[in-house]
Amino acid sequence: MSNPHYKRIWKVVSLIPEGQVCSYGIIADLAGMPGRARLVSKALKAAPVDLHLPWHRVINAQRTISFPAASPGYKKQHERLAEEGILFSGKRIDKHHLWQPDLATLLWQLDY
DNA sequence: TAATTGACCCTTT
DNA sequence: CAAAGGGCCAATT
Repeated sequence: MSNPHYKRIWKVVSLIPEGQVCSYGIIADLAGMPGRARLVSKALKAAPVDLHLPWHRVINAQRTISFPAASPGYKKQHERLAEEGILFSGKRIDKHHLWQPDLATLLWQLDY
């Protein structure tokens, strides 16, 4: 169904290393679609499971999980992040887990 | 066409 | 730090 945009987003998400996280907004930026954070969430929801994307490494700009705290999604994401050794201070994820990709490497990995 | 809906973001309080 | 309000924008109804 939808387009090259989703593929581009999925690609960027697939590059987030284990033990690190990135926000919807930054993913949008890196995918060349600034201002489209909400599209990233849509793309993740629409992503085929067989892609095995590390969707749990995508959080919001406040460095918290975007699902409602009581939801299954929240629990799943929290569980997976904890498994990767990601530390929380309350609901907030520690700053030092933020993914800061080297742009040159990123561009190379995004090659088409 | 218009209104509504988000796995969002930023600034201000 | 947390909460609120306004902004944003594609997809859906």
